[in-house]
Amino acid sequence: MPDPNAFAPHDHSGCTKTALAAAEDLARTRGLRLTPVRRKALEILLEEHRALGAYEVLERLAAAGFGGQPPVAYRALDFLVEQGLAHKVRRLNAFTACAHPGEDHAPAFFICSTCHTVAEAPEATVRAAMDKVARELGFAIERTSLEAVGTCPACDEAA
Amino acid sequence: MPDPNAFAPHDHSGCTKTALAAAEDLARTRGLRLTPVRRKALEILLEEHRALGAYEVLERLAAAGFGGQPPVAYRALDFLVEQGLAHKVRRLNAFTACAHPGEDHAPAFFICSTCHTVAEAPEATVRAAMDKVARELGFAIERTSLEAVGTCPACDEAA
DNA sequence: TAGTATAGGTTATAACATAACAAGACCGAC
DNA sequence: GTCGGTCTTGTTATGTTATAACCTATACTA
Repeated sequence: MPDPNAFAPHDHSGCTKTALAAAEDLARTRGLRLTPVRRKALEILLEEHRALGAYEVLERLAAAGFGGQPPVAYRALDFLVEQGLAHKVRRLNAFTACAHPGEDHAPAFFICSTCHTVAEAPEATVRAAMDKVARELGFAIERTSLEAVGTCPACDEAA
Repeated sequence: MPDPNAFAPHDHSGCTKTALAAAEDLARTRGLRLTPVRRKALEILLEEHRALGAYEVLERLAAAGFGGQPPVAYRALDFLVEQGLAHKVRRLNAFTACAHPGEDHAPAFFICSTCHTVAEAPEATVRAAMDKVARELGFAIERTSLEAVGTCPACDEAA
């Protein structure tokens, strides 16, 4: 099973393990410090396949004994995003753990407006299409946000 | 010249006139009220090809004699977005006038991080690529945000 | 072990957004 | 034309998201 996605049933503890292992790898190879807050923030994001607001993460960090002020959460989240271990979902002003850490990827997000699950799809085709338009405009892309809001298979069936 | 874009030199008063005309058309055909605040908000967005924050629009509305509280701006902007006369750029938490009003379009935005110009490209290909991925996931897309941050031709050349 | 860089904690505040209610404008039915 | 409903604007108040600035602590480096 090469590419589980958030909408399909899957062994979730596997997601978590893979992501944490990737984070530790990264820290080792890039000489970064995966400190307790940062690790805990990643674990919090990994608990569910949805995006959490910074203040939601903050609450849980505080409950785990870390500082309770906004910068605590924002700094940990910024670190994770910079290192590609998490992504910010602009549509939600919220953060989600990266589903394909380590890979060089331009992700696209599919957000279910009913159950709030967020699936990350590794997005070569969409990115290629963006690149093509960019070339026509003479625009040099640095980063993209590709997001869709809609209904996931489970919620669609339920309705 | 079929499709001017924000990055290329163009007759800007043309953009404005077209957009206002389209807005009036819409109001007529859909039986909507393009009230003074709404019209003024659109004019404000049309002044430049960049995205303005709601509070920036608010300031200018207030200066023009309208109410000075946030809901005044948000309501006018919401109206314009609902009617497809403006778009929200999620990456910037800001609003920009629609460059192709009336057309049924899934826009993509190209945001220059140097001069802050925002170009809107009518986006069939990118949307098609998103649809393909969505189909594979069993996901039904309702709305998309397709945005890229980078460098526009002019700023690229300057650097 | 002194010096520098990085990280975490705190206070305070900035920036973005909406809920809830009151007053006025518009519009169709009569 | 005027009554009643609906839509629009305005206001106060508050909620939510994000960052600036400063200080202490930790950790790595020479």
